[in-house]
Amino acid sequence: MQVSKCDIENCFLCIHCMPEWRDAISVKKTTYSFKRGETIFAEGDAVKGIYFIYEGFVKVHKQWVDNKELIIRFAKAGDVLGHRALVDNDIYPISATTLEDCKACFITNDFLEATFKTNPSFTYKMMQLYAAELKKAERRMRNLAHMDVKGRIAELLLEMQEIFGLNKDKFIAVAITRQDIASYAGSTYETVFKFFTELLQEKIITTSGKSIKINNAKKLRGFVNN
Amino acid sequence: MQVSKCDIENCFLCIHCMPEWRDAISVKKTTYSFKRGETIFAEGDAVKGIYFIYEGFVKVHKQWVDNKELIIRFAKAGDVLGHRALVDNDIYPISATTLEDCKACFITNDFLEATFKTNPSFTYKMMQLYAAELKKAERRMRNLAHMDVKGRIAELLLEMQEIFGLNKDKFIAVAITRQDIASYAGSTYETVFKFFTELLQEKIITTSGKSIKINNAKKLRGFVNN
DNA sequence: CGGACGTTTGAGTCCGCTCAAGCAGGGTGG
DNA sequence: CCACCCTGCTTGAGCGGACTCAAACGTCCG
Repeated sequence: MQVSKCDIENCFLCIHCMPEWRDAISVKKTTYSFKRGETIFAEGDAVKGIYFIYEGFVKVHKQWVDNKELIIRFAKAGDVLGHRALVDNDIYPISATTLEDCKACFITNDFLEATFKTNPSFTYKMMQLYAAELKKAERRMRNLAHMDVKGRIAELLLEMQEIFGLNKDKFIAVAITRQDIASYAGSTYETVFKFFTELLQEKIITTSGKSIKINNAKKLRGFVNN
Repeated sequence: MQVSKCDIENCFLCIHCMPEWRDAISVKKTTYSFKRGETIFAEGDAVKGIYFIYEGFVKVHKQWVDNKELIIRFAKAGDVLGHRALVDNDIYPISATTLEDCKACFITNDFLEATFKTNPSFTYKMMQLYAAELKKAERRMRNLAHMDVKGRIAELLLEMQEIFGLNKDKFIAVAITRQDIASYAGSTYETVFKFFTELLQEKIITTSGKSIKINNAKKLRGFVNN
C-alpha cells in the first residue's frame, strides 16, 4: 500500500515518509488511534517497538510513590515515543498517555534495527533527535533543582504556548488539568491552584474550563527569573 | 602515527580505537592533559569538537544565578564530553571541569561529521550512548522533583561508589567537596554538611579529608526510599 | 432531598535555605 | 616565638516556601 508523504514539516520518520517502511508494511496495520486519556504504553511494559505521533498530543510521564508522578515532557505530531527503550530492549522506563485523540504509527524493534543497519542517514537523524532531547532534559533538570515552584509553573505555561500553539480564541490549543501542571512542575494540585488564582486576579492569564490563555507573557516571565 | 587500542573496556570512540582517526590524525596533537580543577570547556564557549576521556574524572555542570550550579553528571574514562552540542554547532550548553588529572582526545566537528557519514556503526553506537544518557537524565529529573534532599545525597553517594569504584582503602576513588555534592543534589553546602555529621555519627559513612567510605549501604539506601 | 465528587480555601507544619556567629588552623609579620 | 588576621569549617537560630490535611462550598445526579 503506497501513500504520499504526511504533512508534518520535515518529517523523516513516520511510516508515510520512510521509503523502507512505506514499501514494506501496510500503513493500516501500523497506524493506531488512541482516545483522549488512553495509555499508549505504561512504565514496565515490555518494549516491542517505537511510536511516531502524527496527530494529537501526548504526555510522557514517570511514576513516583502511589499517586505522585513527574511529567517528563509533552509530545505532539512529529515527535517520537518509546525510543529511550532502544538501548536495552527490555521494559519502558516511562509511560505515555494521550491528552487529545491521537494517531501514531508503530514500528517494531526488528524493523527499526533493520533500518538502522541499512539507512545511516536515518540513524544520524535519530541521533540528533536524542541529542536535542538530552539538551532539553539537562536544562529542565537544572530548573527543577534550583527554580522555585512559581517559576516552574510559569515556564511551563510559556512552553505550552510554544509547543501546542493557540486555537482560534487565542487559548493554548490543549486543555490541561491542574493536576498535570503540578505533575510537570514537580508540585501539588493545591499549590498550582493558589498560584493560578493569583495569576487570574492580576489578569496575567485567563481560563475557560481547562483551557488557558496567556494575556501578559512579560509578567509571567517575571516569575521565571525569580 | 600508529598506536594500539586503549585499555578502556569496549571503547569504540577514542582516537586509539577509531581506525579512521588513528590513521588520519596524530595522536599527540589530539591528546590533551588537564590538571585537577581545570576547565575543559565552559558553558557559552564556541563548540569546536568533542572530547573522549581516557583517563581521570570530570564533572559536567550547568550554571544558575551567580554561585549556584547544578552538576549534571560525572564522567570517567570511556565517557564522552560536549556531544550535546552536536545538534546545532553553536555553543556548549554546559561546562566540563576535571575532578582529577585527566587525559582526553579531542576530535573536531569536521572529523566527527565525516565519520558519521562513513561509519554507520559508529553513528549507531553514539545514538545508543545518547539514549542511555537520556534514560538516566529522566530518572534524575524525577528524583530532583520528588525526592527529598537526604534521599538525593544518599543516592549520589551510592552512585559515586558505582561509577568511580573504590581505592585500596575501600574509599570511593575520587575525592569530592561537599560543595560539589550539594551542587549535584540541588542543595546547599550547609545542608550537606549537616546530613554528613548525621551519617558519620551513625557510622553509616566514614570520611578522610574529602574521601568518603560507605560502611552501611543498606542504611544509606533507607534515605533514598524516603 | 441527600449523597458523591470535585473545587476552593484556610491553618498548621516541616524541610531546607539563609545568615551570621563561633572556631579552629595556618601563614605572615613584628 | 608569639600575636594577629584571614580563610575555611562547623553550628545554631530564624524564616519562608510549599506541602499536607481537612473543612467548607458548590454542582451534578440519582
